[in-house]
Amino acid sequence: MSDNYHHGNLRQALIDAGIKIINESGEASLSLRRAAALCGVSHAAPYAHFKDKDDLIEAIKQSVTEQFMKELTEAVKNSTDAESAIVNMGKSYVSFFIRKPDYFRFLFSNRNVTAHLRPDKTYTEDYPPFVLLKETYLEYLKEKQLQKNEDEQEIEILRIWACAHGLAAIACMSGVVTSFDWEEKLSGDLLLR
Amino acid sequence: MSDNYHHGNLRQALIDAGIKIINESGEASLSLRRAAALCGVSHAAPYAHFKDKDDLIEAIKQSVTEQFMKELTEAVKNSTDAESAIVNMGKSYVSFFIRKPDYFRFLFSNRNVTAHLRPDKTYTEDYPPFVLLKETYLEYLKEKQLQKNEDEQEIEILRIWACAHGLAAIACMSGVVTSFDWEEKLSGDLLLR
DNA sequence: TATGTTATCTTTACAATGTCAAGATAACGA
DNA sequence: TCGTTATCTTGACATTGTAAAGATAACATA
Repeated sequence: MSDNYHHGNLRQALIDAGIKIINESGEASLSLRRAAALCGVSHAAPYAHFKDKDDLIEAIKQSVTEQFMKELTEAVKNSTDAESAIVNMGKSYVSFFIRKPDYFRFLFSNRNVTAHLRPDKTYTEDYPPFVLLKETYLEYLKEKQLQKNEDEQEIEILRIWACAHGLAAIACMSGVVTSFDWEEKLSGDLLLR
Repeated sequence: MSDNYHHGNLRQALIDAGIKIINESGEASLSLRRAAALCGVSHAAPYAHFKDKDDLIEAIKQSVTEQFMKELTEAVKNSTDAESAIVNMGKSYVSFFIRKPDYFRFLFSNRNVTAHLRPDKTYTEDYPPFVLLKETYLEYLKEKQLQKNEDEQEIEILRIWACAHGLAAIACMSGVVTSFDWEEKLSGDLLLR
């Protein structure tokens, strides 16, 4: 490949640039032109790889979600039993976003989605982190030999999920992110009763 | 007042216009110029009342939060005891944002806050809805004659809050907002154990 | 009442951005 | 080797936030 034309892998480079911008200056300053500049290409080059800005944002979201999912999976794998796996997953959930509060705002801001038009996959049944929690929870029921009907299961899963997400939200959006020992709180019976 | 100059109460009109835009087309299409146009003034007129766009957004947030707070207070007032007040508050919390999902995205998107620079008051100790929950919770402890140390109290309040907020998030951001009976779920022991 | 002050609004201008169109360049297959 | 196609550049335009300068009206004060 030459030096000017054909960057090599501009698509991935733009995603990485976008992530870098978000980490350094927040989503507000994420622009197609800045990402392009960071990659050393002209301002319209991204349009060869992304339909529009939202399309790039969607790709970045997917990439960040993969990072996120990796940590959650790791947390489950490093647990000895399903019960602690759930707690550890919750810890990882909050911990991930405490370390990267800009990711939280970015992932869950939905700045571009009018919702009526295009609800993204976040939170729905196919959302990988949610699937992981469901599997782990069923494993937990089996381990403890607990019998629950589907309605009870759904409520419990929702409660755990909402709790973890809500705590992450509080942690990320409040000014007290660092002055609060989330790890300790989560190791209590905050998630699982 | 004349017909062209001196709108009368442009500041409030701009806030109302902003809310209208958010409700009709989402936060993405909220612009100073559009709000100004809706008020029938020139595009730079808002600068007599707001420092910049963020300043208007902050004012809108405050206005929406007041609406929100009103419903929460109402829910508490209409309850016979503190325990049901907590549950009803949670119901109202989720219900409010299910009816106005754009408000949820708007209030908690933090599109403009770099967090390091200016964490807004949301979620902090002075946040009125949070204060209301704390008061109600203490009332609940008194009613039930329960003894809990401050740490236990904090955890429980956080759990309730996170749960309500997390459920609202799930409800607002997923595509299944309407196909799920949140009211019923919340009346179960989702919030209070 | 007259006048100076100030708040409010308009006009003009500029930079940043998203996006499109037309063209240039290079990779690649036939 | 040559045509096709993906990739990238250049140029242009509309939208937006925002600043500067000036116009207008409300208002206080003498």
